[in-house]
Amino acid sequence: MSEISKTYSAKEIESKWYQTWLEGGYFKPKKGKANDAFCIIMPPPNVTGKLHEGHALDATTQDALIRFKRMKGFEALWLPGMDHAGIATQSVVEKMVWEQEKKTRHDFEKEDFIKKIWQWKEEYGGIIANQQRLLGASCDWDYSMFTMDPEANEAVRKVFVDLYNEGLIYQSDYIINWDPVLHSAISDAEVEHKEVQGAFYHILYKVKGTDETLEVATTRPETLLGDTAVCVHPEDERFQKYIGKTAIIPICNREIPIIADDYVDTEKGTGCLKVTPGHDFNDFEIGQRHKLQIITILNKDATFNENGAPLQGMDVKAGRKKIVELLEEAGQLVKVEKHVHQVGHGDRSKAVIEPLVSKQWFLNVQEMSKRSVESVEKEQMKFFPKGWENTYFSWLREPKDWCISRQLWWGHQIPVFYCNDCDNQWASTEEESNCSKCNSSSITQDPDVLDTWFSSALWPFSTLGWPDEQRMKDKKFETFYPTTVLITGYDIIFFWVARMMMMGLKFTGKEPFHSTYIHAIVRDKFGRKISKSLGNGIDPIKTIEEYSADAFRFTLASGSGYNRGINLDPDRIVGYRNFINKVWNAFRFIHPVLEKSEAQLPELSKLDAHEKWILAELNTTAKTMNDSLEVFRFDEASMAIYQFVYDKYCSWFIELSKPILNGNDESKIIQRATVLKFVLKKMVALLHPITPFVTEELWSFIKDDKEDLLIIQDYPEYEEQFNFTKEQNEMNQFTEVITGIRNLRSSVNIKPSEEIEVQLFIDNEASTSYFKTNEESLQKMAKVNKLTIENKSNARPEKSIFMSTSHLDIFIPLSGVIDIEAHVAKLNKDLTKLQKEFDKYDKKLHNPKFIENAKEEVIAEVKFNHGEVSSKINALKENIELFNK
RNA sequence: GGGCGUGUAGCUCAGUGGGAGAGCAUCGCCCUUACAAGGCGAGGGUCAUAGGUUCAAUCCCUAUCACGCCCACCA
Repeated sequence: MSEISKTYSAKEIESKWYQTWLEGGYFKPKKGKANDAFCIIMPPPNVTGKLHEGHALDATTQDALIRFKRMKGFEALWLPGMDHAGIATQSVVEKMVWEQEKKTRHDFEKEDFIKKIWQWKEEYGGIIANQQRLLGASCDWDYSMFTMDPEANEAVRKVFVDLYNEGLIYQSDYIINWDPVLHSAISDAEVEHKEVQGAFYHILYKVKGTDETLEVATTRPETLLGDTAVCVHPEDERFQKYIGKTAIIPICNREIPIIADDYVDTEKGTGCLKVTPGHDFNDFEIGQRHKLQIITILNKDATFNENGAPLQGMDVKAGRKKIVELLEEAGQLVKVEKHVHQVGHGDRSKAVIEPLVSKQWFLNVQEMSKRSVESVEKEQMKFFPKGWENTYFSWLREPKDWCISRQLWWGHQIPVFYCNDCDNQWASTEEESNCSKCNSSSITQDPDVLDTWFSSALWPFSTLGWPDEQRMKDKKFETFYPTTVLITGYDIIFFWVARMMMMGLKFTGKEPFHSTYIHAIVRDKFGRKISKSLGNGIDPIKTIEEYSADAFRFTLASGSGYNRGINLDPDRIVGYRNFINKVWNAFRFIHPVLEKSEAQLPELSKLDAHEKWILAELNTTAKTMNDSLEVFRFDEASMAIYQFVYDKYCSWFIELSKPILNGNDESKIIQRATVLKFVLKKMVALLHPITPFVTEELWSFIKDDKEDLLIIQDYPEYEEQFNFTKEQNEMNQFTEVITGIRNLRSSVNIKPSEEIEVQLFIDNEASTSYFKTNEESLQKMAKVNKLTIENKSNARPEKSIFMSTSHLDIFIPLSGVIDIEAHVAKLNKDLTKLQKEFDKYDKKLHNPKFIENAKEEVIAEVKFNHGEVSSKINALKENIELFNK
C-alpha cells in the first residue's frame, strides 16, 4: 500500500489506458442493453492547425457524451475526421513555399502545386487527431475521414451533378467579394468589416444640354470611371427636373442617364448618388433593376484596367489620389470631408475586399432553406440551448443564393465540362474525356473549386458511406443516420449547421441529426477572445502535461452548460487538479480494507443510518448526473459529482468510517468496507465520462476479477431502493449539530485538539434516540469528551455558550479560559440578523393582503419561520443575559 | 442601423415570484496515521440603474446605462 503515491501522477496512467482502450477495441460501437444507436460526427478540424482550447472543449463535451451513452448501453459511434479547409490550407502552403523557395504558386504547374499541398497534409494533417488522443477522445478511428478523400469526392460530385441537373446550380454574373491577394471570391461571411478613416468627395457632374451640375458625394471617387448612371430619389423635389436627362462623367466625359430609385436616401450625402454596378453591391442591385450596363475597371489584382484609362496600371490607392488631382484640375471637386466608414477586409488575407463582377457558380437554396426552417419549427431538429434557433432562422428565412465557386486550386474541382468545339456544357460524376454531345476530345473542366463548406455540408452522410451502397452497408448507415447530436460552436451555425440541414434533408430526406448542442466559445479569464495577437491562448498540450487531461476536461465540462462563453482561468484548472487528487486519495484511504470488503452489499435493512445516507446521496447524485448529461448540462453534472465527492463521501462518510475501521467489531468493519467500496465504484463510474483516465485506473484496483474495464460498465442510475429520505433528514441534523459545535469552539478560540463537554437539548423522541445511537461518531467528529443528551424542557446550564438549531439547542459549559468578549460580540451580531429576519416575517403576517392572497403553504411556511426565529431570539437573549451578569 | 445576449460576493459563474448560492481567491486556527494538491471555521453581495405589475420582485414588464457577439451597411 505504501507504493501508492500520495499525489496522483497522470502521465503514464493516461497513455497506458488510452493504449489499452484502443487496442482492446473499446471505442468501437457495440450493441448494448439500450438497444439503440448513438452517433456523433465530430466537426472536422482544419488540417492546418494544431489543437487549441476550442478543440479541447469540442472533444471534452463530445467524448463525455459518447462515454456516457456507451456506458448506458448504446451502440455509440464517435466519428472523427479532418477538413481540407481550402483557403486556409492553400495559403499556409503558399506561405511555406514562399519562405523556402521564394516562389508563388503561379511558378508551378497546378498539379505540382496541389501535390505539394497533399504532401503538407500527409506530414502535418494528423497533428490534431494525435493530440485529441491525449485528451482521451474515444472515437472510432477506423471511421476517420478527410473531406478530400475519394469517398467524399464521390459524394460531392453526386450532389453537384444532381443539383445541376435539377437546375438549382447555375452560373451567373454576380458582384462578389473579391480578395485581390488570394485571387478568389470569398463569401460574405468571410468578410470582416472594419472602421476606416476615409472621406466624402463631393464631385460635380454636368447635366447635358444645360449649364447645371449635380453634386455627388462618394467615398470612392476612383470608381467614377465605371459609373453607368446618376441616381436620385423619385420624390426628391430638388432633383425631379433632372430625372430622364443625361449626365456627363468628369474626366472621361462619358454620358450616363439620370435615373430615380427608392434606394437613394435624401438625407445622406448630397441626395444624389453615382451608380457603379461593377464595383458596389448596392449599385449592382440598382443596375439590375434599371438594366444598366456594367463596366469593370479593375483587374483581378485590384489595379486599373483599360476601362480605367487614365489610371491604368495603378492600384486603388494611387488611383484615388490621381483622380482627385484630375478632378481638382478640372474644377469639378467641390470639397473633401473626413468620414469614418466601414470597409470590408478579407477574413484571412486582411486585404481590402473589392466588390467585383465575375462569373460564379450559385446554388439556389430557396426551397432547401424553407424545408430546413420547417424542420426546426416542428422540432424535428432541436437546438440546445433553444435560443440559438433564432440565429439559425434569421439566416434561413431570408436566404441568399449560395456562391459555391472559389478561384482556388485546393478543393473539390467543379465537375462541369465545356466542349471547345460545340459549346456544350454539362456536369458529370465521372472524369470526362469526350464531349457528351459531339464526342469531341477537346474539352475542359471548369477550373474553379467548390467552397469548402460544400463538402462540409454533406459530412454527416458522406462519412457514413453515402452514396455508395456497399460502403453504406459497411459503415452501417442505416444504424447511425440520422446521427444523434451535433456539437459545435455558435460561430458556425450559418456556415455549417444550416447547410448540413439543407443538404441532409435534400439528399437523404432526413435531418442529419436530431439535436444540436451549441457550446460556449472559450475565452481568456478576462473574457477576451483567444487570439494569436494577444497571445492569450491556453495550450491544451501544456495544460495536460502540467495538470492532467482529466483536470483539464473537468474544468471545461464544469464550464459548459447553456452559456455562451467560458472564461478560462488557469486557477480553476488547479482547483480541479486538486479534485482529481482528492478522488485518488479517497481510494488510498479505503485501499487497506479492500480485502475485507465483500462483492455484494448486505441486505439493505442491515445497513446503519450513515450507510443508508451515503447510498441515498449517491442515488441523488446519479439522478442529477443522468438528467443533466442528457440535456448537455455538463456544468450541473460536474457540480453534482464534485459536491458528492467532497461534501458527502470524503468530509463525512470517510470521517465517520474511521472509528469503525479502527475499531474491533469485525462484522462492522466488513460491512463498512463493503459500503465504502460499493460507493467508490459507483462514484468512479459516474465520473468516468468526464475524467476517464483516473477513474479507469482506480477501477482496476477496486473492480471484481470478472469485471471488464470501466469504460464499458453500466452507468449508475437512480434506484428507488436507495431512496432513504429519513436517514437523509437525520444526517442533515447530525451535520448541523457537529458544524454548530465546531462553530462554537472556533468562536471562543478553543483549540481544535482540545476535547470539550457538550450538552444537547432536543425537542423530540426520534431525534433523541438517533443522537443516542450515534453518540460516539458525534464525539469523534466534534472532539467531545463528554456528551449529555436531554429533553428541551429540562433546565439549561448556567454559564455556557450556546447555539440553537432547528430541533435542538447546543450548550458548551464554560470551563478554562475562553474569549468571552468575542463570543458575546458574535451573539449580538447573530441577534441583529435574526431580529431583521423576524421583522420581515412579522410584517408579512400582519399584512391582511398577504394573508388573503398568498398560497396556503407559503403562509404556513412564514408562520413556521416566524415561530422558529422568535424562539431562537429568546434563547439567544437569555444567553447574552448570562454573560452580562 | 437591425437582431441576439449579458450585468448576482474580489474573480469565474449557477439560480429562483415568497428564507441570496457554488468554486476559486481572502482571513483565522490546525502538519488530526487518505489527501497541506489537505482539514476546520469565518468574513464578504441595495442581485447594473430608474420606474411599473403584484400581498410579495434579484426573478415578470418598460425605459436607461454598460459590455459582448452576430448581421447589414450609408453613397
